[in-house]
Amino acid sequence: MMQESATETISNSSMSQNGMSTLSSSQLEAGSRDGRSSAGDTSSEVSTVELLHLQQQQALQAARQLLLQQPGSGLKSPKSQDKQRPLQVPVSVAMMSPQVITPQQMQQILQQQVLSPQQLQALLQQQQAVMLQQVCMLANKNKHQQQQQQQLAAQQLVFQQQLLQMQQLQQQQHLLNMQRQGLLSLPGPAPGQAALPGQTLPPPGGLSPAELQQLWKDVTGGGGHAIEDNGIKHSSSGTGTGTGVGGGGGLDLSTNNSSSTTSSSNPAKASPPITHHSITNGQSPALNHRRDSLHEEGGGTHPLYGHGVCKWPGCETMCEDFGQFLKHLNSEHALDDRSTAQCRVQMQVVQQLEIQLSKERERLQAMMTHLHMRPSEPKSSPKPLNLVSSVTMSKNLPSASPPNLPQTPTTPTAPITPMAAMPQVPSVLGGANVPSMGAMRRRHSDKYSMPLSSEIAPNYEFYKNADVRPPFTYATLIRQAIMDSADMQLTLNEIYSWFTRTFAYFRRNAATWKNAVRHNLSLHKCFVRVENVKGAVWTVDEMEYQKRRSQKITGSPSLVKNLPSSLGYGTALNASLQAALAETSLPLLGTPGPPGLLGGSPPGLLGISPPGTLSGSPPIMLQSAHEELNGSLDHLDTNGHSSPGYSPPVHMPPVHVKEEPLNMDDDDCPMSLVTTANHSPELEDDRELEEGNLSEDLE
DNA sequence: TTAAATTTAAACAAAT
DNA sequence: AATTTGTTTAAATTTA
Repeated sequence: MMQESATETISNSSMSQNGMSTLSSSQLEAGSRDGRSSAGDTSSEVSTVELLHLQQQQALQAARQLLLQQPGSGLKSPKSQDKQRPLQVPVSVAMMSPQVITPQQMQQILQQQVLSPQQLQALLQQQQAVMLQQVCMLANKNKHQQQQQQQLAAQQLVFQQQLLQMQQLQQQQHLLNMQRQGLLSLPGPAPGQAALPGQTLPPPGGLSPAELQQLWKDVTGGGGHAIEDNGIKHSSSGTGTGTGVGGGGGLDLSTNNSSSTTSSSNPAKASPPITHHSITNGQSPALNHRRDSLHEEGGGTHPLYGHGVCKWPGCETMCEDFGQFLKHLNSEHALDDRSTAQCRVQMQVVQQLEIQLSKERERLQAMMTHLHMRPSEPKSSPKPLNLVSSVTMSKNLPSASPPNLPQTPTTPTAPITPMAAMPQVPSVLGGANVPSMGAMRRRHSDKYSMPLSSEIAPNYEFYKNADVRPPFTYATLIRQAIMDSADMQLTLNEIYSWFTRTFAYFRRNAATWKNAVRHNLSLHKCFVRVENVKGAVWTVDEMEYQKRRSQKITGSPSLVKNLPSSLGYGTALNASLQAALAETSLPLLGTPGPPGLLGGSPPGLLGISPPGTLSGSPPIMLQSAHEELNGSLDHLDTNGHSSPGYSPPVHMPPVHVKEEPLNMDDDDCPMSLVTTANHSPELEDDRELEEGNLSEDLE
């Protein structure tokens, strides 16, 4: 246990930097491995998916790179890190395993962003600085700045296009998801189809999908690596001009630059394949190859140059050759206010995409796990997950773990499916895993997400099968367990059962977590023991529970506000973006922050939601709204008689949820295997007592 | 840096 | 007598 914590330890202050470095070094392995595992399976059909992935990753990487670039000085990573890995390889590694952006990383990034707007700003500024540096370098090479011809208006337009692209991306993702679901599950008029219109859906801008994609590429390309670029190049429908960037004089600037800040990066770059090869368990060669080749090609390219066109956002100037491009770059995109502003915007775009991606990934992950692992096949399902987890978890549970563990690499269920997405699965796992080690609560846990259930719900299947520690505190989980029960009360043993049934993670080290459960039950006032004929059951004193929570939350009133406000999000975002355009300052940041907080799961401020879909209310919003509803409903449900007028204190936290028929399902189904002890026939009706208590409490 | 939360571990007592 | 349940205390970590 200690160990884990150590690895995680990140000084708060330097979080942004350390966090990143940490991630890259420690988790890349797992991540890359994961990524590969599934990637290989990709079938022809998935190719499109891959494409998308690549693109996304491009964006992500760009973001990541930027993040990594921060104060090189900040690189000092936690002790544990140092020991475990040589580190310093962040950038290169990152490049090497484009596929895999560990969800964890994402989360961290998100967290950072979410955490403090200030940090964010600082970050942005830093990034900006870096980008500017790049610009400067180029400029210096040739001449001095020249006149700025382009107008902001144009830039804005471009940016908007980018936005649209983002939306497009989202739509596509959705589409894919839907398709998958459709394929796997049932045809019929799935709800998703409504959203499908994405295809036909002509973005407001009226750009063709192809165009959008191109634009998108451009956007991402701007911040991305050469590597990625190539990847896209490759996959991209090669719009006309030969991709032939002919390896001009190695302008690795892109990579170099980015890494420039981190001095160590260069060396790392030299030995790319090796590392990641070794890392990967040889899952999908395809991707690897691709990557490798990309690396090689990287020589003469520039992230901002592709298809004979300058990819600077908003600039599509044709450049015959690389030299020309460089000239153009120096002259048109010299260091000036405009470029700076564009950089900022780009950064924001990337960030948002990043967040969105993480969100989508998570969702996909959940979907996949649901669809594939579902079959309640006792073993098959858990394995894959385990592996991943084992990698990280092992640290965690040194003692007891041995049994189930691992063994893993081999079959990682990779078999699971041909999904191109697979990489995500692991990644997600990694995400959940790694971060949570020592103290599970960490990230959002209950603090931000009121309705835990809603948090779990989406990943329900995931946690059920993945040996990943849920990011919730014991108290939260216990409460959830009790809330899920029909009578709002459970015996200790039933609680245990719920844990094992609901989380694969708790199928191990029983002694440890059971002790913790008991400890929590006794410790927290919110858990009330009610004597029963047969024994005793535990109930939740919602008041107490909320009290605690509210205390924390009240600390930052914003949280409370956020929920409601979130409704206006969809538009808000656009507005903010526009503002950004206008101001190019940091308005956007404002928006991202809150949302993250809001939903615990960084639902993503990317509420950009597919225009096509609903009333434009982003899924996220829906979610939050949904949650709220659930909460309120719950309230009612729980107390049949409930209190109409009773308005619980202030934020009447959406009490909780019962919403999950899912849970019910679980009970019925599969997990029985694991459960075993589940059905304790306690038919007693002592609930009356309970209800009495509850009602009182609730008031 | 401090304080509050959480997680783990462990000792013990009471109830089964 | 062996477990299971509950309570407590304490230490280590994380987060604010």
